[in-house]
Order: sequence, then structure tokens, then C-alpha cells
Amino acid sequence: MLDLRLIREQPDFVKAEIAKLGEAAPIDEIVELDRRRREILTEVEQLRADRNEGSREIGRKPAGPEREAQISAMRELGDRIEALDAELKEVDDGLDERLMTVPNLPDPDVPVGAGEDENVVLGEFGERRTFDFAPRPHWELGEELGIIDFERGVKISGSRFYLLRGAGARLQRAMISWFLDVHTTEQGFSEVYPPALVRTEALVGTAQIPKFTDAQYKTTTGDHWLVPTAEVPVTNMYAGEILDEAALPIYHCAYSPCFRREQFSAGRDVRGIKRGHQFDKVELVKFVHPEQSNDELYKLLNQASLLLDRLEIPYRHLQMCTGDLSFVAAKKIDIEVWAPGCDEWLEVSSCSNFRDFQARRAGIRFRPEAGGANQFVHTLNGSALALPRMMIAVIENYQNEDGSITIPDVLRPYMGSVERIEPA
RNA sequence: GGAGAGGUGGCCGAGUGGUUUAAGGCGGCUGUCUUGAAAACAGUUGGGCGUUCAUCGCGUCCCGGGGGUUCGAAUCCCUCCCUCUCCGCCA
Repeated sequence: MLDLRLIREQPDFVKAEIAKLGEAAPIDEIVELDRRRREILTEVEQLRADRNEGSREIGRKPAGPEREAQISAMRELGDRIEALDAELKEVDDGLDERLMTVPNLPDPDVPVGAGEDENVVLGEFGERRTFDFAPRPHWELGEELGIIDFERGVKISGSRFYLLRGAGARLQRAMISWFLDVHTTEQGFSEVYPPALVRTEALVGTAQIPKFTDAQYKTTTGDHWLVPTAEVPVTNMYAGEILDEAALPIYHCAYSPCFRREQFSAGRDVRGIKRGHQFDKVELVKFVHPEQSNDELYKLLNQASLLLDRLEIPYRHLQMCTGDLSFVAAKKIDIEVWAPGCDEWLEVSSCSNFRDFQARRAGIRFRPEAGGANQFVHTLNGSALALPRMMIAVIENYQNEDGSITIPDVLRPYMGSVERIEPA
């Protein structure tokens, strides 16, 4: 959510920034509703002050005609307040509804562009392996090795579901453990195991609702939604709280399954485990002082990337242009790994600075040590990393000509010292 | 799932319709005293919104959330959420 004061004072600036995103937002309506809201508020609060005073007098008066007259005068006042309140509620609801649909504004240094073609590669890291045979896609290798079972996944749960089996299941688990261990022991992240079911309120806080309600799974038994990412429960840990400035920055990492109802375009990304309704992810979430958020974004990017350095998997950093920014991000940089079998770059992380956009919705503030008004924190998050695509990257980059897969050195301690996955 | 008891400021806790504009205590902050500290004493104490260039000030709202009754609600009513106790069920 944007600061209403910013929209009120600089509507033209806000409109121009949103135009860069290729989006539209009802800024004029918001300005008018805000004006009307304050107008009503001034009037109704004055009436309320009058009634408070009048009612106090009644309490002090003895029974009698004078008291009765005062009561009926106050009753009349009350009717006017009630009418104005109703109007105020309507204006308030309309204002909230519209504010919730306004996207975050891009940082000044985000390249302006119409769409994904204008994203900017910031750097490419690691050596792409040269194969002396034709590298094969993970769906072939995984099936042959018996570590990915597509058929049975579909039988149980429908299209886009699969099972990992044996060494495949263990490889994913090894990565999850190793990722978390690096974050917690070296990078200062505090591990969290969050709920996978959350209330509507939480999804509103991180801005999946109302804009992306259709992409969420809802339970039928109560106010519970399946989390699309650990970002939701972890960011909402501090919802409605006022933190001490000294507590910042707060770093959390969390492993969780993620559930997304998105409508996949038929015929696209159908093969393999690249895109599904359920996947695992280790997520990094930061709560930082506003002045630090830009630096923290690059730090976050490096904290996620160092996993790939150590896995010796080639990757690149891709900065989103304005036209490809998400609804919530002020700045977003993706990490993509090279998958030689699929012959494409795969997004394994999106590192985003949301500035105060989520904090404002969720009500996450801090008390400045120097005094003055409480401020909203800045929130950031990024995957480190998304598991299915990391499975693809390991399988395809570490494949051997005979169809076996060498286990990367850093993962071997987590694999019971197994060095290779071979056909059973 | 059944029965019962509760939810008041950073914390404890009083308050069942009108000087409670939330008593009192603890903690925090500021001051006096002190070389310094402790103790004592005095003062102070949260959040949102509006008004204001801004501070101050003023107003309004907030006693778990939402709604209602009333001239007036922490207090009465409805509803939802949460906590605790006992029973039942259960990885």
C-alpha cells in the first residue's frame, strides 16, 4: 500500500510512476475520496465533541423537563452523526478498496521498459560446462534413474504433480538442509518453521490478496489459505508490532512447501518439474531500517548466490525493468541458473525490496531511537533457493554420459557420502 | 468436538450505564538530592486519524475484532477470534 499522503500531495508523480509499470490505478478517484473523507471527518468529529459534552451535562442534571429537553436534543444530534457515519464508512470502504489495487512504485534506478524483453542482465557467474556428449533434460534422466515418478504423481494428484523417490527425494532434502545450515551458521539468519495455512489477513499483509486471490488455494472449512510462499507467514510474524530500532535488521530463513493455483498455459513448461502446483522452497526474509533497504537487497542477492557458487552451477542476475516488476516490489533482481538439458535459464530466486509497501499493509513499524514518530520498516525477501529448479540444475549440470549424476561436493555430507546417483 | 472460565495501557490489576476525561502498583523516562550510584521524593508515560507549513495545542477514535441498544457503553445485547481448565478424539 502506498502512503495516502504521497498520493494526496503528488498525484501526478504517482500516476507517472505507475505508467512506467504499464499499469493504471484510480488515482483521481482516490484523491477525491480522500478529500471527501476528511471533509466528513471534520464535520462528524465536531458533532461528536458536541454530543460528548452534552451527554456529560445530562449526567449531572437532576431529572426534570430541562433534562428531558437536553436528551432529545442529543438524540437529534445522534441521528445526524449516524447519517454522516454511514456516509463516511462508504467513502472509507471505497478508498481502501482502491488503495489496495495500487501497485508499488519503482525505485528511481530501475530501468524503464515495457516487458521481460527489456530486463537487464547484471552479470553472469560461473563457467558453463562443456559436454562431450549431448546433455539430456532432467525428465529423461530422472525417470531413468527412478528418482522422479511422473506417472504416479499424476495418478494421485493430477497433472503437474510428481513424486521424488529414493536418492531424488534425499537430494532435495539434502539441499534444503544445506541451504538452511549456510544461512543460519554463516549469514546470521534465524530459522523459522512457519504454518503452511494462514488467515486472509496474512495474505492481505503481504499483498497476495486482493490482487492475486485467484492464485491461492483456500480451504473449505474455515478462514485458511495454503501459503504460496513462506514469505507470507514469516513477514506477518511482526504484523501489528512496533519493534525497537535496535532490533533491526531482522533476518529470518524458512523452509516451507508452497502451493499455487495459477492457471498454467497449456503446452508451456509441461515437461519435467519446472512448474507445478506444489513446490518446496527455502526463503530469506529481512526487516530493515528504511535507509538500509537498498544495500540489503544486494546483500540478499549475494547471500542467495553464494549457494550457487559453492554448488558450482552457472547463474546470472537479471534485473527486472519497470514493465516486469511485480505488484509489490520497488526493485527486483532474479537469479537464474543454467540448465543445459532444457537448454534454458531457470529462475530459482527473486530478490525483492518492497520498501514500506508490505509493512504499511501489515502494520510493521519501529520506534526510532532518536525519538519522533514511529516509522514503517522496509521488508525484503528472496528465495535461497527454490527446490524443483535446483533439482533440475543439479541433475542436468552434473549428469554423466552413462545417465548417472555426480553429487556436488558440498552436498555429499548430507547424502550419506554418496558420490553418484546411478540407475538402480 | 462437548462443558465451563476468561481477554482492560510495556507488565500486573481495579472498574456491571454518567466528574473513569481508565483507580492503584510495577517498569520506563525526566528532574531534585548525591563525587557517582542506590534509596527517597516530584513529574511524566501508548496507538491511529483529523486540523496545522511544522512544533505546540485542540478534536476524535481505540478496554480482543466487528456490529447493535442508549442522550451517554470498558460496563448491556449479538457475532467472530483468541487464551485457560476439564472431558472426548488424535499424528
